[in-house]
Amino acid sequence: MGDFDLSSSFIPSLHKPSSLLPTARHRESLLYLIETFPVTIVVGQTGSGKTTQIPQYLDQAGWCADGKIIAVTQPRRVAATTVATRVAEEMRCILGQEVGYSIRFEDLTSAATRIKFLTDGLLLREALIDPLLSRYSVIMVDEAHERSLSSDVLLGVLKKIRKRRPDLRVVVSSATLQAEDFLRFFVGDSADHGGTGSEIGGSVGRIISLEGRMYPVDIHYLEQPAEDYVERAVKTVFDIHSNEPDGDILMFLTGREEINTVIELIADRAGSLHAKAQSIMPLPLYAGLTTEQQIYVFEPSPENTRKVIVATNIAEASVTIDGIVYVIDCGYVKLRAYNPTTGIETLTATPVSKASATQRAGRAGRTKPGKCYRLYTEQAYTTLDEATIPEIQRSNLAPVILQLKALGIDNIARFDYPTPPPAELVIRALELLYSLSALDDYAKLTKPLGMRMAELAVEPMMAKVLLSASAFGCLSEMLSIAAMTSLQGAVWFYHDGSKETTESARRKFAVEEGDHLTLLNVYQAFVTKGKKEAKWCRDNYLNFKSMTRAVSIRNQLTRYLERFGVRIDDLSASKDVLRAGGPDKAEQIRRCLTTGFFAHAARMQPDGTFRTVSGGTALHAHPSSLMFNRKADWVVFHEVMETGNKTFIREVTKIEKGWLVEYAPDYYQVKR
DNA sequence: GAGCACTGC
Repeated sequence: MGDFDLSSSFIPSLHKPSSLLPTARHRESLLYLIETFPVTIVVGQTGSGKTTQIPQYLDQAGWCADGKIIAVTQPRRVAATTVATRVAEEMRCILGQEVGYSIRFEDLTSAATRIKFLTDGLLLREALIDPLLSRYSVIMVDEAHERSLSSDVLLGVLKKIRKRRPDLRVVVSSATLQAEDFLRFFVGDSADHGGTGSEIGGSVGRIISLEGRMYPVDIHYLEQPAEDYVERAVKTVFDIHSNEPDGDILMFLTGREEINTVIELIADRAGSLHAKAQSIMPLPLYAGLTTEQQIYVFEPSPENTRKVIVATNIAEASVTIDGIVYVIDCGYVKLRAYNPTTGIETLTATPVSKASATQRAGRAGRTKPGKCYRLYTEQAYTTLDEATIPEIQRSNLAPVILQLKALGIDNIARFDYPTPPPAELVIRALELLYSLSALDDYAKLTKPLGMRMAELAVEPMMAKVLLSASAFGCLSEMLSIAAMTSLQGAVWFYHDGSKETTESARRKFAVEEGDHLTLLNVYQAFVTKGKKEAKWCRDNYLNFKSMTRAVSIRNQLTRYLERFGVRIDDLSASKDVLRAGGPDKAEQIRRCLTTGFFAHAARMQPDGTFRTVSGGTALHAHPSSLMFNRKADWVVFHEVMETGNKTFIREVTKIEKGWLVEYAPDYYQVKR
């Protein structure tokens, strides 16, 4: 490894008896701070035990008296369930009793629950029913440094609630870098500013640091920039393999295509390894794989074999793999961003932030001292941003604004976010919500339409469609379509080398009018012919986990609509649902889609690409779409996304031009 | 003729 420049940094380890965890030494100070100040920022590295221990200390200290609950939010569903299980074990109680969790589709809590783990998105939903979150004495927002859309909004809402609930205690867990920012956020412009000067927190809050437990990780940089990091990554694998002791390798790349390339290259070159040498086993890991395809990375390496896990950013925080000693970091990540001028989302490979690079390196030091090879120079490292731009500054904010309005926060411009989004994003969101009639001329939430749209767990355009559907007599169908589009493309799975079979499997479900009706067909087949079985899915190249999820989503949406008093027409008895309601059922569905997706209308050009009414860039039907190689005139689409140099539309359905003016007269008069 | 990083309600 001669061409790597060696410098070191120490990143602290995991799974120790709880009495030995660093948090235990800080128990009294933690409890004192939380008792004394409304806001406590906890800087706790991996292995500090903050997530599992702090709620137990709080419970023991009496924060659950009078039936109050301690809430701990997590950014991901798995985190909420696994941490709750662990704490229930430590407290020797049955999960769902004193300790429980609540995530979408699963509520394992009871009247006895004192400590509740939940996703941050779900706690925000609870605020719709209980605006002051009055059931909770303490709310701990874990992993706030990840800056997810919902944790940022939650922090803003908690800051507001705090003013009306002096008894509420907020605990924010953060990485070092952002701790002061979070504290300043809670202090800023606050009624009880005050304080003694030197402390930023004043009377509002304090920061407490808990050391983590990890092994040191040596960081190695390239001396010269790599011309091709894919090639360089493969070389590094073999350098490690021939020169370094046992231990598995985790490699960070940006996406599926790159991962497959690297896996092939490693497999090719592994053939020329010494016959007696330890063998090498490359394994892919990215979200698009099915559960069965993912489990291999978690199994211990076979005898005399070194695993090389080639992963996307999924391995940075969402998924933890034991036995990793070496990390190879390409220095890039694919990030989504929303352009408020064009309304187009981009997905682009971007240099990682320093915080991200540190997190990736830390994956090497969980079980013993490790090494991290960065495929860039130390000079390049110094130019990286400190932290990734928060989602709230690069997302379509229509769902966020709708949610805030539903929480009674009318003055969107003055809402206090941890970092405010650009005004253009807010304006674009307000315009869209107005065009969908979710907001009135005074930007007030309309009732019941806007309020119901906020309550439905689908994006505003689809929410509008669902709420129009019974008038078109296609509510049952639209519920299935909404559930299927919520899967965001994860309907089919892709198997290398079997493209043709995948295509022919898909063709079986194809419906001339477009992708939405095709998705409906798939859903119907899964619940009838397929009997909701995994085997049927495999035979048809469908992702079983996704299909099961679609059933749950559909059930949940159905319950919401029933609560709104909308009658669900039952068509479950008919075999051919599309034609069951008469020959124009498909047309009703397409008309209904237009009532929500009129702003996503486009017309096919002679060259086969699409243009919106306002012109703009050429839109290509995504290769996964039925419209990829078919003729069409006017269409509506679910989503538009730019990847590489092309802009793709996904989930495309044929409509009539006249419907646009019929269902969105204001929108289309202005445009022409 | 060619493909979606990752979460969440």
